[in-house]
Amino acid sequence: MGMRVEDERAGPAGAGADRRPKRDREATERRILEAARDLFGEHGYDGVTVRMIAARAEANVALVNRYFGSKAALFGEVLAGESVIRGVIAGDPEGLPRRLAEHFVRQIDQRPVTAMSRMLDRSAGHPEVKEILLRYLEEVIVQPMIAQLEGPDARARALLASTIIMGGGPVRRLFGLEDLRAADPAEVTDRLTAMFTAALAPPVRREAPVHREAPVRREA
Amino acid sequence: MGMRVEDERAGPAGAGADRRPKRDREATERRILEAARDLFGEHGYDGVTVRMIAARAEANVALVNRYFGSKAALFGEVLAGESVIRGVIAGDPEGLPRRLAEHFVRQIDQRPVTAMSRMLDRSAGHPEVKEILLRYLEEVIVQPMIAQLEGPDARARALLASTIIMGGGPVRRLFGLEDLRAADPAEVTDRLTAMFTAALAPPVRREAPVHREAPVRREA
DNA sequence: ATCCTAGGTAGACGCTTGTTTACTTGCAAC
DNA sequence: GTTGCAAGTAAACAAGCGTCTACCTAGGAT
Repeated sequence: MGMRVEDERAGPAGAGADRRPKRDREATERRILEAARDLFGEHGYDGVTVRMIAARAEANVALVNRYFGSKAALFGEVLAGESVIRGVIAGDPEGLPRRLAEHFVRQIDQRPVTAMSRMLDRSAGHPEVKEILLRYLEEVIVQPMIAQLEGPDARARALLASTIIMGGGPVRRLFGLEDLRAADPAEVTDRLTAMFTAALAPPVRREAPVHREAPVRREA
Repeated sequence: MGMRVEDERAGPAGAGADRRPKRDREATERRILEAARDLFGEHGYDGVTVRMIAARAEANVALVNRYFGSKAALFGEVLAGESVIRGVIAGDPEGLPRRLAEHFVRQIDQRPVTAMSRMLDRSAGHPEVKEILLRYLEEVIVQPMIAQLEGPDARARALLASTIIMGGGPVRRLFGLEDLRAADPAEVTDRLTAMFTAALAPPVRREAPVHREAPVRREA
């Protein structure tokens, strides 16, 4: 709703060099894209209508399709702009589980969750959208992860870690953030680090039928 | 499709005691409920129309609303009947992580995944449905888990484990099952056990700033 | 002052959704 | 056989969807 941050068309005493016209296609496209990012992030693909996007962007409904071709294409455009987790995965492989955990906790702490995390689950209705989504996840999450993993079954391990990442959205949306916020953040980060480590770490050489039950913690 | 298992109306040599009439409300209700279970499980709430349900149940569209009141109410009815994971959570607390892991892997191995897991994510559109879903998850998954947990932040720990459970649906649906099936099932089960353990186990007493990085495995 | 182009608009298109209403029909009791 | 009632049907309802076409209009170039 009102008072957009980027609403900075040159004031009455504008410098004149790059003053913005009243009818500014570029600005309108940007407003639509931002509205789409926010709404898709909050409600997923099916939960958002082009009319909602247009209303939020204070633009006409027809412009959504005119500028971006279709709702699905706009969704793909939004997805392409979301790349927070890229930087999280990149870095030294040893610290990857902890970086993922901290990213997870960071999303708990800030109210307006990054659009991506909520976008993942409720958006696989139409096969066209599913394809867009799959390609994105493959490029941005799974493949970069695999690149950091040594040992066999790298892809399966990356998918297990993705399970944690993608499960966060539904849990947050359904159960709210309060319960997770109530717990000690350092505790939660440690737990998540252990969870990601368990998913990603190279396998042990299982020479003997070693007892691997509950490797993290003993009973209280 | 065709050849339903329960299609056992008494044959021509029926015992006569409980022979089924051609017009059998009970049987029709059951067919609708089963069709709804299958379809909701496959496509989520928004991905299913009452016409799809009626077609699959070989019943009239109006009967869905007549017998169950509304699509949302039917969804709740389906949810109430799904209780596979109930038995998985119940049992001795120590084995809980492994039971959850084995349940997870079992779902990978069998093609027709239990309806629940695929139902969770794409079904939180309408607030009414969200409420139904939340109540179910609370009663069937979170609360039974908390009942088994000792120590502080039991709810946060249960939510972390739920994250893994709920993340499985989107991952399977988007990436397919092949990659996870390709890996050694025992390996995957061990990993998942460790993941669930990390989420659920009681916290360590952190007297000193102990170095808890990567507690599961050392480098290869 | 006029023209022209691109930005923006209103409204309708065809379709699908969940739901309801009026109707027909099978079947058992009398 | 006739009647009554519940099971089942067909069709329409209003609302919402994504998309598209025809139409205005602001504002720089001429």
